[in-house]
Amino acid sequence: MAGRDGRGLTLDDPPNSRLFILCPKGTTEQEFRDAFEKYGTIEDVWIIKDKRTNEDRGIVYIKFSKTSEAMQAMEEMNGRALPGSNKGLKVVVANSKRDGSTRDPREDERLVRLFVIIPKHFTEQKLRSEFSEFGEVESVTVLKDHGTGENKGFGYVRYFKPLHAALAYENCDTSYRPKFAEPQRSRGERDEIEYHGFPHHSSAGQKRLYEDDFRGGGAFGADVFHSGPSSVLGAPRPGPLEMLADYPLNSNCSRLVIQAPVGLTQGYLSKLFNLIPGMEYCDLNETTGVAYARYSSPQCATYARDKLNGFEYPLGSPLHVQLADDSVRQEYPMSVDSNYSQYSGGFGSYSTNLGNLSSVDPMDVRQKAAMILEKAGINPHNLLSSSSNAGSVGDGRRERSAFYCSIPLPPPQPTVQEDGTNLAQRLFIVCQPSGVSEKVLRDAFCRFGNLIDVYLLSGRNYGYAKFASKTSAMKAIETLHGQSLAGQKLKVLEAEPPKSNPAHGGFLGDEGPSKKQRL
DNA sequence: CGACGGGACGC
DNA sequence: CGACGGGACGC
Repeated sequence: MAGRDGRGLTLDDPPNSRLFILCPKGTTEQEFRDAFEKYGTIEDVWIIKDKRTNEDRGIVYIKFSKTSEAMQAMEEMNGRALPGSNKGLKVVVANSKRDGSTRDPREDERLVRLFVIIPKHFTEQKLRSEFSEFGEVESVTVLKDHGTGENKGFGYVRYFKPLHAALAYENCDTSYRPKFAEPQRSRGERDEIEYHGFPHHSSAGQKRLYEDDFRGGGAFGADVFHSGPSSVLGAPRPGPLEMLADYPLNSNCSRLVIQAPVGLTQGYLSKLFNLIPGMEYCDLNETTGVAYARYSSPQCATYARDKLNGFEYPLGSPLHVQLADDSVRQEYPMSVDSNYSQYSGGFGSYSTNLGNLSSVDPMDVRQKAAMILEKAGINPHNLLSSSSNAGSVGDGRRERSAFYCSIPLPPPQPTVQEDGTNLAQRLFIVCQPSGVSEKVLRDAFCRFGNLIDVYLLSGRNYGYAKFASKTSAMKAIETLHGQSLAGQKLKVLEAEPPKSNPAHGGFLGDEGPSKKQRL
């Protein structure tokens, strides 16, 4: 495997496995081997000499078979002298041959940060805990859609030490497809999302949760938009208009039309939309579920739409939020909104802790929205128009029932991580007529146990579920086939083997033909 | 102190 | 009918 490409392209395979070492002239290959072999398998020692004079230039390349071996050697030998010498070595990762001798100031960046593919339901907290087994994680980032806050399916993990990144690279589950991340291009590099541990979810209480809107911790007090100009930093705090002034805009509409699940009340809907700065009113017809909201600027309104459109509470009951057509004029006197003012007093401190847009986690609004509704004790059963299932799970006191499904389902079970060998059965899923959110799918399919992943192809009404247990998969078929989820008719069949089988052509990955490819 | 060689399966 | 996803960081 190692020597497949004779012409110099194997030098950096695996990545960062070759060291560039400045050393005293005259050091012999054996001396290098003696000093470095304890870190792993040395594939090559190459002492550089001047082509013409054959003079030793005090440079040696040492190629290890594994990244982690090279990292450990670098860590321990950099600055150390070889026996019989008093001169410390300089040991760094060698550049690739074509990059030559250019010294990159962000060199370390390449050694500690991994780019990984992750399940769509992963949180930063989950990603961090998954990768902590290889060493102390400095920070993690999960990329999210700017509009919806949906996890885009990949992220970054940054370690403090190159060795730990290498161990993760080599040993993490293959489904992460780890790569050493390219350094971020421009200087704005500290943008990485610091996730400051997991502490205050359990005990610190609701208030604390809401106050911690900011990545940097709750440095800003609550009520940014309601409490006027002074901040903890003493600088005047911009109002919502200034803060959202740069939000992408292609409309001058400040008003939203909302279709809410029937059963959601005026008060809670107001609280949801008051999470976005600049809300002036939010007025719901509780009979039809249609609401209108107005914001102080088109930017605010657009931002609110992007954050809350598609928000599902309960699962399978998304809010539909659009910019209202302002050519149709309507009167919404502020005074009508007496319900809102009543609630906004109580919840004002939770709202709108947006500092500047670039530091806001797009997920925050939705997380807080979910918390508001859950904390409010809104019972999903009461929100369902087709509630054939309501109350039928008599034991469902603590367990979340699958209220969105046409029949009762067993309680949710944890999903499992795919490891390249545990895929036991794939299912083919069709949702008619249109489709259903992945959240709903996951909530339904996980209930049979051993679910690895479930998804619909983008823009399609069909997709796949992967199980690590055939029994679990068969139970899913038996139970769900012919039922409906959130009003969508479901077909669930055993999947045919994938059509595109990369059994020929390019290089196969490091795992070779696997069970996965046969399923 | 700072950047790139040598070898050459055997079906 | 309905058959195989997605991959680079708010400049």
